[in-house]
Amino acid sequence: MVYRRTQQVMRRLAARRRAILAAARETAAEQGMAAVQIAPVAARAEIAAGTVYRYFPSKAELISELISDISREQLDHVRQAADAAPGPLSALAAAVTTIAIDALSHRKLAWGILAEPIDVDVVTARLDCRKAIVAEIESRIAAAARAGHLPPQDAGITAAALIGALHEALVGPLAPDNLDDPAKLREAVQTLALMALRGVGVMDARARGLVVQAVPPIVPELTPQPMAAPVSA
Amino acid sequence: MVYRRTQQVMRRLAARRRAILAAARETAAEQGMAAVQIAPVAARAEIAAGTVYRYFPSKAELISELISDISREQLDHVRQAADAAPGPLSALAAAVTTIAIDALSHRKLAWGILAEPIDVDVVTARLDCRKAIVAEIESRIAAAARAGHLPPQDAGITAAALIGALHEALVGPLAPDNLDDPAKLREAVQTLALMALRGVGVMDARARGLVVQAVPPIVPELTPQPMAAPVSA
DNA sequence: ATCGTCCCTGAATTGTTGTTCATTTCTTAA
DNA sequence: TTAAGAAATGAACAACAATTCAGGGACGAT
Repeated sequence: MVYRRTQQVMRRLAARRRAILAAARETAAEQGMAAVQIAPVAARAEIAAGTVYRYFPSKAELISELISDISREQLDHVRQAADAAPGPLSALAAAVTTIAIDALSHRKLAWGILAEPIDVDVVTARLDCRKAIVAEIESRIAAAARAGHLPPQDAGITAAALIGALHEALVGPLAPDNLDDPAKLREAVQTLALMALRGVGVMDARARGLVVQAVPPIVPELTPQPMAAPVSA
Repeated sequence: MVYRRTQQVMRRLAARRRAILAAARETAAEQGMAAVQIAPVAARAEIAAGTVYRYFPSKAELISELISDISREQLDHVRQAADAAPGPLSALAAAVTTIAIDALSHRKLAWGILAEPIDVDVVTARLDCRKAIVAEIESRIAAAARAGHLPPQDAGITAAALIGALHEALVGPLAPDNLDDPAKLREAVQTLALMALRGVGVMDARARGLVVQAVPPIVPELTPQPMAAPVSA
């Protein structure tokens, strides 16, 4: 054989793969999941449409991997915030506010990943994504309940409900229209976090304290990317 | 002119229109919104595909009308249940449990109307549907707050969150898998209703009482159609 | 009965996207 | 420099579903 993949080529191939995923992510963030089509993504990555198929077997695989990536990043973020909290209840509060702020920071992306009309072949990826975040919340609720900070409950159901509440109120089509204003935004996050904690059984006064503690005083890095940075080739 | 639409013809036309909507509804209930395509619906209504276009200008219009119909019925149902309650808080509890039970009674339909991947031209109808139900809950929350039964709050946000919680936990892809068992089902509804009431600020003990009162002791007519009966031609 | 009008039919058309593949362009080792 | 193999290209293809329309049938008035 007179040809072998050299290191440089492999690097270039890997970079191109990342570029495709990045192009897909940018497209989704700007125009929604429906706009993530092979031709536009390829154009954005500055390659031909056919080339995409040298890196991903199908569009569904591409989108699935995109969703998995974003989901993993979000989960890491939530875990990190929760683990840094002093106790189980604070951890739950931190997890809730982190989910809320992440969702608000990338509303279109979050909407695309969670709920936007999408190809049937990616439902699995989306489902895994939801399952993962619900499982995280569920374990936090269960931990707090074990510690005696919450009444006993079916954490699987309440965790799912909690996630649904956050998403519906923040990224759904009926979310308030004034998320640009940081003050309003902060208020919304607080309202929802308070509601979530009350919902799982935290007494009102204590919930208020936890929320005040958990929501960052300002939300500075909203315009940047708390959830994940699109990587450019 | 040698032809005029007689009464009988107009009745037949109207019946056929209803048959198309009914066929669409049945299809959606059985196989999801994605399966609501012109050809299958027409076949079910026992007419040719082209005939559908004599009654509806487009598939989007057909589905929009279907969603509006179902939404209106659901809203009526919820209003009725809430209005029959003795007070504002009971009304809220009744509204919540009614929504939950309706959703469970027609999970596939509810999922299709609320969240399933769907054509972009029907987002308006779906949005109106959500807005309507959220507005209803919002007004109930506001009424209860005005009466001093709930702490002051941004009812718009909490209402949206509440709806999201119910839907995510009951009709979403992560809903528990044992909805066949009426006991489990009842338990799930109670759990969620309790959580919802706590979330908007009802004290735990009182919330429990309201929930027990609001959830019908049995859920007998689940297999029939609490939400709306598909009309056959 | 029959004519004018409307209604129904369903095969063909249209439009949109994901996917393929023959060809071209690059890359490597001899 | 060159030949073998890999990667990239992008126009053509395929699949699917909404929509159209020319022709046939049904209906109402005369």
